Formats: sequence, C-alpha cells, structure tokens
Amino acid sequence: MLKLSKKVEYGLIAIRHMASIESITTAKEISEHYKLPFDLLAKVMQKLSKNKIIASHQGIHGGYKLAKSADSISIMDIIQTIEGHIPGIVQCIDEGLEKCSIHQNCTIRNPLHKIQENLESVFNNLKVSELV
Amino acid sequence: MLKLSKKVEYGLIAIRHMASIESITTAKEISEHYKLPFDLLAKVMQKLSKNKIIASHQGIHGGYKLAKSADSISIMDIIQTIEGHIPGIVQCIDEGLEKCSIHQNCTIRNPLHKIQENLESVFNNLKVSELV
DNA sequence: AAACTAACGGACTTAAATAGTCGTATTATA
DNA sequence: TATAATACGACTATTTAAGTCCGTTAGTTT
Ligand code: SF4
Ligand code: SF4
Repeated sequence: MLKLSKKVEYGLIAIRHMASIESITTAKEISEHYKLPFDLLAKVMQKLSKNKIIASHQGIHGGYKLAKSADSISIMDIIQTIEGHIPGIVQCIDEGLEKCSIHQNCTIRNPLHKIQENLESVFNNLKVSELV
Repeated sequence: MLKLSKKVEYGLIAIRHMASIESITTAKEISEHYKLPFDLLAKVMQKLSKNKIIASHQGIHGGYKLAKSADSISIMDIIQTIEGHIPGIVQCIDEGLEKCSIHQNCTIRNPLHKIQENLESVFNNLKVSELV
C-alpha cells in the first residue's frame, strides 16, 4: 500500500545517473552498474525516451542522455511517464467516480482528494536536480 | 501504485460514521448503510477495536463506538492499525535496508525518505474530526 | 436455562497488480 | 556485413489485495 513501483525506482536511478554525467550512456551500462534487471530497465527507458524526457540514439555507439535540464524534470514527470498516468490514492481518481461501486454512499471522497492534491504537489515540486 | 487499500477506505468510512453519531452502532448496520462487504468490514473494525480506537460491546445489543474524541484520532492511526504498520513508499522503509537487493548501489534513498516524511506528516496531521 | 445476536478470529479462495522474462525487429555504426 | 544498441509485444511468475467461509465467544433477553 502506498508503495512506489520498482519501475519508477529504476527510472529514478537511471535519470539520476544521466543527470550526474555529461556523456551518453546505455541501458546495459546502467543495469550493470546498479544491478538492475536489464529488460525491465530497458522498457522503462524506452518510455522515458518516448515521452521526450531522455533522448535515444540507436546503433552501435548509441544510448541515452537527458533531453532537458535536470531542474526542469519533476519526479511527477517521471512517474507519470512510467506509469502512464498520475497515480491516484483511491479508485475514483484513477478510474472515475462511477467505477467505484460504493461511490453513492461515499463520505470520505473530499478529504481524500485533498490528500491527493498534497501528494501531487510533493512529487511536482521535487526536481531531478534535487535528487541528492 | 500509491493507492490506499479498500480496508483503509472502509475503516475511514466506518470511523467517520461513528464520529457523526453519538450512539452505538454495529458492523452490520454500517455494511448495509454504505454497501460494504460485511466480513471484510467486520475484520477491519475488530482491528480498530483491538487497538483501542473504537470500543466494542458483544452480545445482543452490542456494537461499536469511538473510544476517543474525533480530533485525537489521526488518519495515520487508522492506517497503521489496519495495515499493521506505517506504510513505506519503498521497500527499505518497510522491510529494512538489507532486504533490498540493490541497496548497495542505491542513489535515490535519501530523497525518497524525505518524501516519506512529507507523506507521513500529511496523514499524521489530518484528524478524523476534519473528515468533511 | 435457552435462544438470540453481535463481536472475534483463523483459514481459505479469488482477483488484480507488480515484477520479471523472452523473442524478435529495427537502426546506426564501424 | 557483422555488431551493438534501442524498440516492442507477448508471456510467465510472484506478490499483494480483496473477498469469503466457518466456527467460537460473549453478553442479553425471554
Ligand atoms: S470509496 Fe469513495 S473515495 Fe474510495 S474510491 Fe469509492 S468514491 Fe472514491
Ligand atoms: S532501491 Fe534504494 S530506495 Fe528503493 S528500496 Fe532499495 S534501497 Fe530503498
């Protein structure tokens, strides 16, 4: 409950790595350096690349590097990219109100949505450049 | 990811219900009123009772009511009671550093622990009396 | 004392989300 | 043309969450 996924952790580690070096790097390099499962990391980096957070170069001396400055990438950008959406702490935020079978009797929605806002601002305000 | 469990939601609904009325109420009453699965709700309430957040009375006119004032119960109290522990956003908080297979190479631990602190204070500072 | 009703508690099953793997295609370079 | 990298989709396995079942215990009322 309330746990970040490993994919997000791997993404954060990879992004932080790229932010700390200047040159291009590869998924293999990162997976070996940090002992991360290669296939999983590779897919995470592909998503980050697709969303223009990192830039990719195929071919024999290819790899990845940051596509923007470290202080313009928020943790939420990374989470949203990897998970596909902003994570909600309750079903009605993720899937819409109607999807929750008890929404007509729900008395806790408003306060939980306030908590959600707090949570989002925490992840929005923390930038990659502050990952120290 | 980052989602509250239904057990916690059910607990919050039940607690809020008890906070809004004066008299004793039963698990059956709440489960019917809010259309919650009885067995699951019952176990949640038993945990809340065991941790002295609500008081139980067995027997034919028994039931539950709050054991303390609504402004002295935090959302974290409820979460901690139902989940059995304070939830950590990463493995090393829940299970200890050694349990994470990559902890020796982890570069993101410190900032994530900061986020954890933020998160905890949000849940600690919100009281049942503010569930509106 | 018997019947009733509500809390108590453990074991179990099912469903869903997460984590990890595999195979293959594409692309750029040397 | 061989090589090394990204790119993608399908698949399996593991873990967690959700829900159910069944029997027990304990007060109340008749
Ligand atoms: S119970 Fe209320 S807060 Fe939870 S998902 Fe349903 S509507 Fe949203
Ligand atoms: S990767 Fe780092 S932050 Fe995540 S659980 Fe392991 S030690 Fe903790």
